[in-house]
Amino acid sequence: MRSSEITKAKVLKEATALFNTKGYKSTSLSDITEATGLTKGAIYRHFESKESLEIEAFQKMMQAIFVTLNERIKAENSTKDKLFCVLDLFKSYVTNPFITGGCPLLNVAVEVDDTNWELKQKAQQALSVFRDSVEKIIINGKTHKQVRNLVNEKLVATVLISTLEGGVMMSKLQNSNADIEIVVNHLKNWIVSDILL
Amino acid sequence: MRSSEITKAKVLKEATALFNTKGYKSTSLSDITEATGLTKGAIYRHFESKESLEIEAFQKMMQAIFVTLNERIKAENSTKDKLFCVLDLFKSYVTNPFITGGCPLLNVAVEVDDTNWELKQKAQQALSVFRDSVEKIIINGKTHKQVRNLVNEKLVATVLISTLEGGVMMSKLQNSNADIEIVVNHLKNWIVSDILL
DNA sequence: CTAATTTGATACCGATTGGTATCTTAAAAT
DNA sequence: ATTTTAAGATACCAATCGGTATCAAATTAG
Repeated sequence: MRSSEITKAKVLKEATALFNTKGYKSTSLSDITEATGLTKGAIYRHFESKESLEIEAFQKMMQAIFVTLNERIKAENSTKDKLFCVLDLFKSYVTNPFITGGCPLLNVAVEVDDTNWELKQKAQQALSVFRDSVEKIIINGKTHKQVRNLVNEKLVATVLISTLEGGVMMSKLQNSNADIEIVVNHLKNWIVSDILL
Repeated sequence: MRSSEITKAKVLKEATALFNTKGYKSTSLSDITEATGLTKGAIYRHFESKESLEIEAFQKMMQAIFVTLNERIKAENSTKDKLFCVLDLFKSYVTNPFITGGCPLLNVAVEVDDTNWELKQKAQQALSVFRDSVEKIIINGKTHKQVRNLVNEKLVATVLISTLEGGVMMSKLQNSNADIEIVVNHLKNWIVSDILL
């Protein structure tokens, strides 16, 4: 790793944490220089604007999540365990925050408006990718006779994601695991009794 | 209504719309002076700081929602219709935005961190009030033999709220009613088949 | 109708915002 | 080892931030 890549990675790492906790607009460049020990000159050598840093940071977080999630999904063989992976990932946003500040997708989706066009687009894409991967689990489950044929994969993905995101929001607001755990438990029961064969 | 109250109400109205669409931190005082046609001097005559304006604006929105919701709940007599009121309220965040920018509770819950202590506290209270009113519907439903005795009202409230909030977030991100409608539909089916007697 | 009070506009404040031009220094390439 | 290239620090920029002191006009009270 070249020394310039080290500093870029450091900026990205600290900016990521700040954006996901304080918010993107609310994080200033001096917050980032303070956290990294670098100067603005150093940061603008690697990122052409704050906006592009925001986008790179968000993309980095989402990619890390998708890579981890895909690994875990692949490691399981039953539809049930694959779906439970997704639920446990969301639980870990609160209980074991491998990323500080909750779900990056939720945070960006709520913060962004139509003036942040590019970031909003990236968030839309991330939601799409996420939704597709859940749907894929259901579809594969059908072909392997583990999921009821009547089950609508689009509905399942939408309900799962919305419930989990809402659960993260509630738990983060209350500084407590209670809500996300209730929600995950309920979804597990739902999957077992209404989705799986 | 005294003339000073008119201007205060105007500030609150415009600030409310801006906060709920652009975000609280991202809305500047000049955004508000521009929207109201007033000056900073006029605004600071009625609000001691931007922070207190933020809090008053949030409180105003939440109170308006709770008043409307309680009216609608009271107007229905069955548990089913009372619960459906809640669902339809969330659907209207997207389909018929009586308040621009989605759910104020979701927006504040996600934007706020531990540095906005007072606003966060207000959001926590609002969530509590909201949760209680859903639980109350369930409990009343039990005493009127309309809800199964085994039903856990805390679980129902948590799952309902989290799913709806997540649905609002998804629909807002996608600029489409699709997700919130899927979610509301699913919750209605769930209520009918698993909650009600 | 007049006097007291309140309201809102003007003009300012220091601090901070994102961003850049410049220059020294450190790392790569030859 | 020397040259070339790239990285990062410094010092600056205009614009904007939230906030305030002051004063004239408008409203209210008597």
